[in-house]
Amino acid sequence: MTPISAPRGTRDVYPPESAQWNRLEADCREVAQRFGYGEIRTPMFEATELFARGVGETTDIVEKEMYTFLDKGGRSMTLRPELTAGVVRALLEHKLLAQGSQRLFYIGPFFRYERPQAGRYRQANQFGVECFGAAGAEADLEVIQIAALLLARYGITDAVLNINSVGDKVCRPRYREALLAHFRPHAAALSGDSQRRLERNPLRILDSKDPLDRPFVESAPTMLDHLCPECRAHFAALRAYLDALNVAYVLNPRIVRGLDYYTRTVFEFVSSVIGSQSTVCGGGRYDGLVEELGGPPTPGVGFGLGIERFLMVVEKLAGDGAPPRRGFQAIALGEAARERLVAVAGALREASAAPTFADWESRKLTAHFKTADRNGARWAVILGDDELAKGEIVLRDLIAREDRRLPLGATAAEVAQTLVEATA
RNA sequence: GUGAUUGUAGCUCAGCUGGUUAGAGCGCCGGAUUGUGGUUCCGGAGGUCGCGGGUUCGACCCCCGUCAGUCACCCCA
Repeated sequence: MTPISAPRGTRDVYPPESAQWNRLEADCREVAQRFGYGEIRTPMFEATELFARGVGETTDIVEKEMYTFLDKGGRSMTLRPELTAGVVRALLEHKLLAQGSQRLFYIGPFFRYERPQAGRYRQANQFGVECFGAAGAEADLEVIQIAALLLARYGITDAVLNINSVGDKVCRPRYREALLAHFRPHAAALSGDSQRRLERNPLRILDSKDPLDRPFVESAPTMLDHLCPECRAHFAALRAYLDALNVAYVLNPRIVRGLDYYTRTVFEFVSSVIGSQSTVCGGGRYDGLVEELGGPPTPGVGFGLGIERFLMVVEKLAGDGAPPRRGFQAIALGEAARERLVAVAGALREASAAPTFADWESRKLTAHFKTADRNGARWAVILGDDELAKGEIVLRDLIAREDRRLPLGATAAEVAQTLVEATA
């Protein structure tokens, strides 16, 4: 019988890698709360209609990447392909916007049916923030700074912030017309992909990598030249704020995000070290989204940061420094000692936050030390017949390579207390 | 979804134009050191050669299919 393997495009995370995940998730929460953001958890699946309306009917995500199924009641459900739509749905369902602006963050998986490659999975995880009810560029700055802080904390200096403005309801349609006017005369010369994009979403032609398109893309009008006065002012304000905070960025008039709901500011943090799936964090402003989903007109801005990609960058950049040694390795030599030490180890685990490792198999001392090294233990707690006879327990400093003999107290709790104090 | 490429021990890989018991390094277990570790030396365990068919006297090697990884496109986190 062939063993069952994880579905295509999914992966398992287990020690020691899972420790990196724990750390990153803790840091995401810590940074988000510095900005006054609270966590929101929404369902992993939602009514299909939510994504069709929220993300956009003609986006690739909705057209071909969703995990959609009928539940037993015949309702069409979809594994969430992104998290923003669900957050907005929850906001409206619980009328949270009636209480004023909302600052929320989330961490969790999302699902897209795509051909996997490095940095692209069918189930991936995202940390994201959403700020609702703040129309000004201050909010754009705020969410960008959250991402920037997180990248800086991990020494990811290689990721560069790209920003652009895609305009709003009034100037984007006009720009679209200008683009059509520019590309249409050359339609026959464009790449096959771009010919298709021409009528559906001409903005997409801008980030085509096909050399056939290059000359026409380079001479194309840019969105920035077509912004209405309000959008222009908003973008200028954001740039001034970024400068004031010393956040480095490059103006990239060709970034076009794949979701329909973006307005005005769009941005991406792009790393050069993880291959072609290079966007570590992407986001922007979505002033029309809440209304689109049946809520009151409400501005919003946020981003999603790919946990897997972030960790890939960290690994590429950092390499692996040995983590500091911590905790105890309990080593029993002989049956009587083991019985006594099992209780001591239990008490140690109640008394100390540091880990207590133990291998209760009968092995030679040498083998136990090798295990201690592998576990990264800081101290070895050794109990054998000799110690038992003398009423002592050995505490070995695994860095200094020195033994200390401590009195073996009457109760396990007492021994644990002695050990904790001796290693404080 | 398109194109290319890879799949041999827990990990990284070798295996000559198909030839008989499939190898190495690292890791793991044990011993040298009958109670003192990260080095060294010695020994051992561990493999449906991704899976399924086919060709052949004979297949890890050739052919077909399938699954999975990787790279690029598409797209995006």
